[in-house]
Amino acid sequence: MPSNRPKTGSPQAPSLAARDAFTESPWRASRERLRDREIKREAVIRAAARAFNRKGYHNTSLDDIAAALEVTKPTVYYYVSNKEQLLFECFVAGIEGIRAAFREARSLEAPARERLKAVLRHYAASVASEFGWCMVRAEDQDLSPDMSGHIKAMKSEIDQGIRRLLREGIHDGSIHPCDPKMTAFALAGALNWIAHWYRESQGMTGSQIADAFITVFESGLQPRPEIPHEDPTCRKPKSSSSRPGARRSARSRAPSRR
Amino acid sequence: MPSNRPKTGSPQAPSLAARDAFTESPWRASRERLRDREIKREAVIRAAARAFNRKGYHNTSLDDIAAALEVTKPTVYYYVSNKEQLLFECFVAGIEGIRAAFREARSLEAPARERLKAVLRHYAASVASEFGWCMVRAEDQDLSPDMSGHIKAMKSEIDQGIRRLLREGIHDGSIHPCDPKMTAFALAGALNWIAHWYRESQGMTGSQIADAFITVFESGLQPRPEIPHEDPTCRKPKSSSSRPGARRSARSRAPSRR
DNA sequence: TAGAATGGCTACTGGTGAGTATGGTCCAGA
DNA sequence: TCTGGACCATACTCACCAGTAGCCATTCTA
Repeated sequence: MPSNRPKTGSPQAPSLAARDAFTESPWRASRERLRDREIKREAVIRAAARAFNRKGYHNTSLDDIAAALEVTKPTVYYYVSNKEQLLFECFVAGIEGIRAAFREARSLEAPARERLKAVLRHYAASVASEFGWCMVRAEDQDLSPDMSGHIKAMKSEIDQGIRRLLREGIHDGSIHPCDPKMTAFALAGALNWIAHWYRESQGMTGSQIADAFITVFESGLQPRPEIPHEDPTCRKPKSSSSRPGARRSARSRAPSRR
Repeated sequence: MPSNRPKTGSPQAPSLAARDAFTESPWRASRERLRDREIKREAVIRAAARAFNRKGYHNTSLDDIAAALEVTKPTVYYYVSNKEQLLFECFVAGIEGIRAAFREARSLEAPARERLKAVLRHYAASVASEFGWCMVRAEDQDLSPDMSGHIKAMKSEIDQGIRRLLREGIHDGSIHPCDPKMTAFALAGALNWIAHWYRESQGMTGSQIADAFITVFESGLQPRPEIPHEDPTCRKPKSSSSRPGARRSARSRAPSRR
């Protein structure tokens, strides 16, 4: 039903997640002529994402979303067919970033662990984005079986992608042998959970969090014997903004128990 | 506002999580005389937990819960002051298992990593319990500021407990040096996420999942030298980037909790 | 300038569900 | 047998909110 209308902008959905910080309501400007239906539609979806993020899906009414955009509810319905679709679109906007990460990683010439790390970095950034909440916390029960099915399929695609990278890494020797299924669950869980605690204010960006998590997941809790030499090939840029607790000089390293 | 009601049973919450598999509605038996208010109250809470787990908080009406118990809504209100309190009690029932795990671990004579593992095992079991959903997915926005505050405090207590174990482990050499905060986030995230995918039917118990996760977290993704094949790829940079806050003796501030 | 799109608003409907008023029943103790 | 209290049901109220009907305003097009 939608999108049978003269597109002035790009015909492709212009990566809602990518475009950033268009926080102003375009209706104001619209008074001065800026009628781009697609832009407005995106603004609706982004406003919904923010509201869901702040108050939860069920505690957000379409009146709230409309008010945030300084319009009325029927206007929102002019761009979107119902509330459920709104949630769905937010979800898709969020997950699209992750899917793109996989496509990108696929073209990378590097050991699987490096490709996995690249994916995880994008993953964390997506979860920390304004669509993170919707992507992670949208409940099956709030969606029609149809849309719920779509979402499950996309989630499964991501899951399988991680497992595949793990298997490849085990195979090419860049990843310690492990159970790909459970490892993927652990990785995805840790990353998804970011949506529960992350608030932009706190100063860490999504990829900084990702780097911290990657460190955790790479070295593991069990003490490692000293590492002989450094291999500069996989040194990350490491923005000098020192993360809290990058590394502590561990003294009195008792050789691993057990 | 809540809990201004004649308590006939024990005043303390009697570990709802512990008692198990009392799936039958006690009202039937009540026909034959079994008026134990506390038991019925627990049944209400457990029924709520199951319903929330299956349909989500907002998609569950008190009529649903009442129907599951074969009573009517006012009966539910006889035992519980409102829907929010129900959610809160479910949460508490879930988290109580984890708090108990910490108490237990504290008395253990073992390196911190072992104590941490013991906690994580209980943690996973709790998240996989019927109260897992409530514990993990209860949204702040669905609760009054008062109850939300309580919940945050309890969550923070768990978080701090994990961090402390990590610090102790780093100090006693049983845990590889890491950033306790981010590591705790990663651990908790992976475990909490269990509530999103776990279904009892799938054959794994909570502690089996925990063991699988522990393996993942212990060894890490990076190949370990002990492993047959030589690690051909990148080692982690391990730049000795000095943090501003240098090192703080983990022991100096003794665990002076409570 | 007329008429068609297009975009938006006011003012509604209908359903749902939290919470309650009220009253009946059963039981224990006097 | 009476009385009070514990327990539970019927049958409501009330508020909120998703979604819609229908009308008005502005802009585009011929």
